[in-house]
Amino acid sequence: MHHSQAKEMGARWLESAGLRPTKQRLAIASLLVGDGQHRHVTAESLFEATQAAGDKVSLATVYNTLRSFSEVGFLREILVNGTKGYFDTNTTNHPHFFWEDTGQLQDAPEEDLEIAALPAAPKGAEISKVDVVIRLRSKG
Amino acid sequence: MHHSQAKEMGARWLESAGLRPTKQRLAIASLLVGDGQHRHVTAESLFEATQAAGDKVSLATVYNTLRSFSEVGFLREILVNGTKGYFDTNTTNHPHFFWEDTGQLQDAPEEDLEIAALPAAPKGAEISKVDVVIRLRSKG
DNA sequence: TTAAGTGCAAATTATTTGCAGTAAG
DNA sequence: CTTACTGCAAATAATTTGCACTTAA
Repeated sequence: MHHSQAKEMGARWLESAGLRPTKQRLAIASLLVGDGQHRHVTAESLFEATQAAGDKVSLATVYNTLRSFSEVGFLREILVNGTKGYFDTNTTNHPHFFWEDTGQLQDAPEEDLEIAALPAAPKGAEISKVDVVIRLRSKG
Repeated sequence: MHHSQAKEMGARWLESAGLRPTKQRLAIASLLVGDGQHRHVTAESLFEATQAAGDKVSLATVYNTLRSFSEVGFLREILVNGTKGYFDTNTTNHPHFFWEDTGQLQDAPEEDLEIAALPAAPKGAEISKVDVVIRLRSKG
């Protein structure tokens, strides 16, 4: 079900989201979900990946694309540190590990998190999402 | 137990943390915990508060002070949006509501959150803290 | 052929830093 | 006296934006 994203994620997928399947977007999309794996990227890391792949995409377009993809629900922004924006190809509510020293972000095993009770949204509001970030520091 | 902070939070408290009790820090400390209430502030909102109170504190010093206070464990930084840093006078692990439209941050009732199971830290690491942010969007 | 997308460079926003002056121990 | 702190202004970092050019429909 999530694997299908990798296949859908071509011209067709982009069109269905109202986005033109440009060369740049297709290149980025393939880097993000080309192999069906989930990824955590920053604008900078993704930009470097495009360069390593030999794709010509400007940093500005990487930023624009990350934003567009997030707006149409293809990516989810994770807020772990005030300075850099991280984006996750897994858009479901799931916990993250964040290594405070290296700045690395990774999924935490979702099945090990059990929220037995959650504060209800105040009236007039609804929950848009719940972020659980487990911050780690190296031991020893 | 938390109320006592307000009283402690004077020259004595600052000294015990290795910080000189300067006029600026005392002014900021009193704005933060002067009445024993917990607060969520940004550098900007705190700076405005000092001005409203008639205290002469520069914005740079507000930033420096927020950082020092966080380092000695008097404040806790909460990461809710990529652009602005929020600081909480309540330094315990507790959930937050974040209003996506207004950017307001507030405590969620801690007793309504029950984490029955939490992913264990990978080996070589230990959990420094767990952030739970419940993002809200206005309904209607 | 026209509306959307790209890319550069300049602008913005939040924050940090260098350093000369000021104040606390 | 000596070292930490303050405040300005300049520097930095991440991201956004204006606008001329290009590309997809």
